[in-house]
Amino acid sequence: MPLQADLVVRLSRSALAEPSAVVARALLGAHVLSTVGGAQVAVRLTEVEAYGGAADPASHAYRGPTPRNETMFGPAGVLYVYFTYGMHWCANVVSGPEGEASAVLLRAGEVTHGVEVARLRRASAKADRDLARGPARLAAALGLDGGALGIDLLDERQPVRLEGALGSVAPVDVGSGPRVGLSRGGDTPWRFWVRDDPTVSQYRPGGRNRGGSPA
DNA sequence: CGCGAGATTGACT
DNA sequence: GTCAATCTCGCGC
Repeated sequence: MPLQADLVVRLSRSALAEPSAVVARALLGAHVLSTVGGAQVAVRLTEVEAYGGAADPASHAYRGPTPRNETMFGPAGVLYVYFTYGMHWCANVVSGPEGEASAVLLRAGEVTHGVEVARLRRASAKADRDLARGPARLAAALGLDGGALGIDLLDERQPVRLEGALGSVAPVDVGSGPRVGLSRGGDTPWRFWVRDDPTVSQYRPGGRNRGGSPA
């Protein structure tokens, strides 16, 4: 049964196997629960981005499978974690049919459980709303790193899980716009967020100059 | 408060 | 060698 924008759907592998833009939107309001490191931290997703496979120049899977991105080519509902900028981890939920390599980047959320632990992991955060506001911050708050790569988020026995329903945020409350931080492919409105939610990361127009280029 | 640049490692060309 | 789905700090207004 296809996901519909105005219908709440049970979280299932087949539902997550739909196109990443559909899944991304539907994931808003769902929870990511982590017991990594023994402590329990939960985040309610408030901002996500969809990434396609071979047809999306902004996707890690654009140039085909590599050791780094092979998880994206697997079944939906699996965690794809990658390391970037020499210091940050970012977390994605693999979506789409197996072999298509689409995924949903978890950009921001509200910490609903384990705030104390999240504060320890994100000591630089001044306010609680900043604990998981931004993809690397969200991963840090949940304690996610390379060790979480490949975890099946639908397996109750795993230390990281997806819970809640798909499509739980009403369409009226969902905003959309261009993706963030990309040099290419930033034109597609594949970023989705919960309107008026304080934990949504601040939008910065793409194409920031990178330092070092002489005038 | 807003903008600009550095940090720091690994993956890919 | 270059660039990366980012974050934070510091400076200038």
